[in-house]
Amino acid sequence: MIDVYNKLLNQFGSKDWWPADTQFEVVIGALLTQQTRWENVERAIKNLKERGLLEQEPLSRIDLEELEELIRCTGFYRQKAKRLKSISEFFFENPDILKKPEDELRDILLSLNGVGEETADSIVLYAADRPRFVIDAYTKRICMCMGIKGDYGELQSIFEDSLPQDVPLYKEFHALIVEYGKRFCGQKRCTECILVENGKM
DNA sequence: GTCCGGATAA
DNA sequence: TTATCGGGAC
Repeated sequence: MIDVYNKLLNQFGSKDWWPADTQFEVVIGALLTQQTRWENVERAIKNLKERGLLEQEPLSRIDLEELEELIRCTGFYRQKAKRLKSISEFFFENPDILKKPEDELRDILLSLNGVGEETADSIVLYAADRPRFVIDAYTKRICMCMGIKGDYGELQSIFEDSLPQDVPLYKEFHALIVEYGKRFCGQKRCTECILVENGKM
Protein backbone atom coordinates (compact mmCIF):
# COMPACT_ATOMS: atom_id res chain seq x y z
CA MET A 1 0.00 0.00 0.00
CA ILE A 2 2.86 2.36 0.67
CA ASP A 3 3.71 2.25 -3.04
CA VAL A 4 0.23 3.45 -3.89
CA TYR A 5 0.59 6.23 -1.36
CA ASN A 6 3.85 7.39 -2.90
CA LYS A 7 2.38 7.31 -6.39
CA LEU A 8 -0.53 9.47 -5.36
CA LEU A 9 1.63 11.85 -3.37
CA ASN A 10 3.91 12.31 -6.35
CA GLN A 11 0.98 13.05 -8.62
CA PHE A 12 -1.06 15.39 -6.44
CA GLY A 13 1.24 16.59 -3.65
CA SER A 14 0.16 17.27 -0.10
CA LYS A 15 -3.56 17.95 0.26
CA ASP A 16 -3.89 19.39 3.79
CA TRP A 17 -7.36 17.94 4.16
CA TRP A 18 -10.07 18.75 6.62
CA PRO A 19 -9.38 22.35 7.62
CA ALA A 20 -11.02 23.17 10.96
CA ASP A 21 -10.46 25.43 13.95
CA THR A 22 -11.56 22.92 16.58
CA GLN A 23 -12.07 19.21 17.08
CA PHE A 24 -15.79 19.79 17.45
CA GLU A 25 -15.86 21.46 14.05
CA VAL A 26 -14.44 18.26 12.56
CA VAL A 27 -17.17 16.21 14.23
CA ILE A 28 -19.93 18.44 12.86
CA GLY A 29 -18.31 18.49 9.43
CA ALA A 30 -18.11 14.70 9.44
CA LEU A 31 -21.89 14.45 9.77
CA LEU A 32 -22.66 17.27 7.35
CA THR A 33 -20.42 15.91 4.60
CA GLN A 34 -22.27 12.62 4.31
CA GLN A 35 -23.23 12.23 0.66
CA THR A 36 -22.51 15.93 0.17
CA ARG A 37 -19.92 18.11 -1.55
CA TRP A 38 -17.44 19.73 0.80
CA GLU A 39 -18.12 23.22 -0.60
CA ASN A 40 -21.69 22.97 0.66
CA VAL A 41 -20.49 21.79 4.05
CA GLU A 42 -18.27 24.87 4.31
CA ARG A 43 -21.26 27.13 3.79
CA ALA A 44 -23.18 25.42 6.54
CA ILE A 45 -20.17 25.56 8.87
CA LYS A 46 -19.85 29.27 8.10
CA ASN A 47 -23.52 29.82 8.90
CA LEU A 48 -23.10 28.13 12.25
CA LYS A 49 -19.85 29.90 13.04
CA GLU A 50 -21.22 33.36 12.32
CA ARG A 51 -23.94 32.78 14.87
CA GLY A 52 -21.65 31.31 17.49
CA LEU A 53 -23.40 27.96 17.18
CA LEU A 54 -20.37 25.85 16.42
CA GLU A 55 -20.02 24.79 20.04
CA GLN A 56 -21.48 21.92 22.01
CA GLU A 57 -23.99 23.66 24.25
CA PRO A 58 -25.43 26.29 21.87
CA LEU A 59 -25.84 23.74 19.09
CA SER A 60 -27.55 21.26 21.39
CA ARG A 61 -30.07 23.92 22.42
CA ILE A 62 -30.84 25.58 19.10
CA ASP A 63 -34.35 25.37 17.70
CA LEU A 64 -34.59 22.41 15.34
CA GLU A 65 -36.23 24.30 12.48
CA GLU A 66 -33.71 27.12 12.73
CA LEU A 67 -30.88 24.62 12.49
CA GLU A 68 -32.51 22.99 9.48
CA GLU A 69 -32.43 26.30 7.64
CA LEU A 70 -28.76 26.90 8.45
CA ILE A 71 -27.65 23.53 7.09
CA ARG A 72 -30.18 23.16 4.28
CA CYS A 73 -27.45 23.56 1.66
CA THR A 74 -25.90 20.23 2.69
CA GLY A 75 -28.95 18.17 1.79
CA PHE A 76 -30.63 15.58 4.03
CA TYR A 77 -31.09 18.60 6.27
CA ARG A 78 -33.91 17.27 8.39
CA GLN A 79 -32.19 14.11 9.56
CA LYS A 80 -28.85 15.89 9.80
CA ALA A 81 -30.32 18.63 12.03
CA LYS A 82 -31.65 16.07 14.49
CA ARG A 83 -28.36 14.20 14.49
CA LEU A 84 -26.33 17.37 15.03
CA LYS A 85 -28.42 18.33 18.03
CA SER A 86 -28.18 14.94 19.68
CA ILE A 87 -24.47 14.54 19.02
CA SER A 88 -23.83 18.06 20.33
CA GLU A 89 -25.66 17.17 23.50
CA PHE A 90 -23.58 14.03 23.84
CA PHE A 91 -20.30 15.91 23.38
CA PHE A 92 -21.44 18.59 25.83
CA GLU A 93 -22.15 15.96 28.47
CA ASN A 94 -18.94 14.05 27.68
CA PRO A 95 -16.33 16.78 27.08
CA ASP A 96 -13.34 14.44 27.28
CA ILE A 97 -14.74 11.82 24.97
CA LEU A 98 -12.06 12.29 22.30
CA LYS A 99 -9.32 11.44 24.81
CA LYS A 100 -10.51 7.86 25.16
CA PRO A 101 -8.54 5.01 23.57
CA GLU A 102 -9.38 4.72 19.87
CA ASP A 103 -11.10 1.34 20.04
CA GLU A 104 -13.41 2.44 22.83
CA LEU A 105 -13.97 5.82 21.20
CA ARG A 106 -14.90 4.17 17.91
CA ASP A 107 -17.49 1.94 19.58
CA ILE A 108 -19.02 4.90 21.39
CA LEU A 109 -19.23 6.91 18.19
CA LEU A 110 -20.83 4.01 16.34
CA SER A 111 -23.57 3.84 18.95
CA LEU A 112 -24.63 7.41 18.13
CA ASN A 113 -27.38 8.00 15.63
CA GLY A 114 -26.07 9.08 12.25
CA VAL A 115 -22.57 7.73 12.79
CA GLY A 116 -21.56 4.71 10.73
CA GLU A 117 -18.13 3.21 10.24
CA GLU A 118 -16.77 5.78 7.82
CA THR A 119 -17.94 8.75 9.88
CA ALA A 120 -16.69 7.17 13.12
CA ASP A 121 -13.24 6.58 11.64
CA SER A 122 -13.16 10.09 10.19
CA ILE A 123 -13.77 11.50 13.65
CA VAL A 124 -11.20 9.18 15.24
CA LEU A 125 -8.58 10.12 12.65
CA TYR A 126 -9.22 13.80 11.92
CA ALA A 127 -10.68 15.00 15.24
CA ALA A 128 -9.06 12.73 17.83
CA ASP A 129 -5.80 12.31 15.89
CA ARG A 130 -5.70 8.54 16.34
CA PRO A 131 -4.58 5.98 13.76
CA ARG A 132 -7.69 4.60 12.08
CA PHE A 133 -7.72 4.28 8.31
CA VAL A 134 -10.88 5.64 6.70
CA ILE A 135 -12.48 3.46 4.04
CA ASP A 136 -14.79 5.35 1.69
CA ALA A 137 -16.53 4.50 -1.56
CA TYR A 138 -13.49 5.40 -3.69
CA THR A 139 -11.22 3.27 -1.52
CA LYS A 140 -13.51 0.28 -1.99
CA ARG A 141 -13.68 0.91 -5.71
CA ILE A 142 -9.94 1.18 -6.14
CA CYS A 143 -9.41 -1.95 -4.10
CA MET A 144 -11.88 -3.82 -6.26
CA CYS A 145 -10.06 -2.73 -9.40
CA MET A 146 -6.86 -4.07 -7.84
CA GLY A 147 -8.50 -7.38 -7.09
CA ILE A 148 -8.84 -6.82 -3.35
CA LYS A 149 -12.20 -7.88 -1.98
CA GLY A 150 -13.58 -7.50 1.51
CA ASP A 151 -16.00 -5.68 3.74
CA TYR A 152 -15.19 -2.43 5.51
CA GLY A 153 -13.22 -4.01 8.35
CA GLU A 154 -11.24 -6.30 6.09
CA LEU A 155 -10.16 -3.48 3.80
CA GLN A 156 -9.29 -1.35 6.81
CA SER A 157 -7.05 -4.11 8.18
CA ILE A 158 -5.28 -4.45 4.86
CA PHE A 159 -4.38 -0.76 4.87
CA GLU A 160 -3.49 -0.56 8.55
CA ASP A 161 -1.37 -3.73 8.49
CA SER A 162 0.66 -2.63 5.49
CA LEU A 163 1.29 0.97 6.59
CA PRO A 164 3.30 2.43 9.46
CA GLN A 165 0.98 3.52 12.27
CA ASP A 166 1.31 7.18 11.38
CA VAL A 167 -1.61 9.60 11.83
CA PRO A 168 -0.46 12.26 9.33
CA LEU A 169 0.15 9.51 6.77
CA TYR A 170 -3.34 8.07 7.28
CA LYS A 171 -4.85 11.52 6.87
CA GLU A 172 -2.89 12.30 3.75
CA PHE A 173 -3.45 8.92 2.13
CA HIS A 174 -7.21 9.07 2.49
CA ALA A 175 -7.27 12.61 1.13
CA LEU A 176 -5.22 11.51 -1.87
CA ILE A 177 -7.47 8.55 -2.57
CA VAL A 178 -10.52 10.83 -2.64
CA GLU A 179 -8.75 13.30 -4.91
CA TYR A 180 -7.73 10.51 -7.23
CA GLY A 181 -11.19 8.97 -7.16
CA LYS A 182 -12.83 12.24 -8.10
CA ARG A 183 -10.54 12.84 -11.04
CA PHE A 184 -10.32 9.34 -12.47
CA CYS A 185 -12.90 6.90 -11.09
CA GLY A 186 -15.66 9.52 -11.03
CA GLN A 187 -14.90 10.60 -14.59
CA LYS A 188 -14.61 6.98 -15.71
CA ARG A 189 -11.05 7.49 -16.93
CA CYS A 190 -10.19 3.88 -16.14
CA THR A 191 -7.81 3.53 -19.10
CA GLU A 192 -5.63 6.24 -17.56
CA CYS A 193 -5.57 4.63 -14.11
CA ILE A 194 -2.05 4.64 -12.68
CA LEU A 195 -2.89 2.41 -9.75
CA VAL A 196 -4.12 -0.75 -11.41
CA GLU A 197 -1.77 -1.14 -14.34
CA ASN A 198 0.90 -2.86 -12.27
CA GLY A 199 -1.60 -4.92 -10.38
CA LYS A 200 -0.70 -5.32 -6.73
CA MET A 201 -0.36 -2.67 -4.11
C1' DG B 1 -30.22 13.60 -15.90
C1' DT B 2 -26.06 12.37 -12.67
C1' DC B 3 -23.26 12.58 -8.59
C1' DC B 4 -21.50 13.95 -4.00
C1' DG B 5 -15.98 13.24 1.66
C1' DG B 6 -23.33 7.69 4.10
C1' DA B 7 -26.52 5.91 7.55
C1' DT B 8 -30.68 3.76 8.73
C1' DA B 9 -34.88 1.06 8.70
C1' DA B 10 -37.24 -2.48 6.59
C1' DT C 1 -30.41 -5.94 -0.20
C1' DT C 2 -33.09 -1.92 -1.31
C1' DA C 3 -35.65 2.59 -0.49
C1' DT C 4 -35.15 6.83 1.56
C1' DC C 5 -33.36 11.24 2.81
C1' DG C 6 -32.21 16.21 -0.58
C1' DG C 7 -30.00 20.51 -2.08
C1' DG C 8 -26.49 22.14 -5.30
C1' DA C 9 -23.37 21.85 -9.21
C1' DC C 10 -22.51 20.27 -13.72
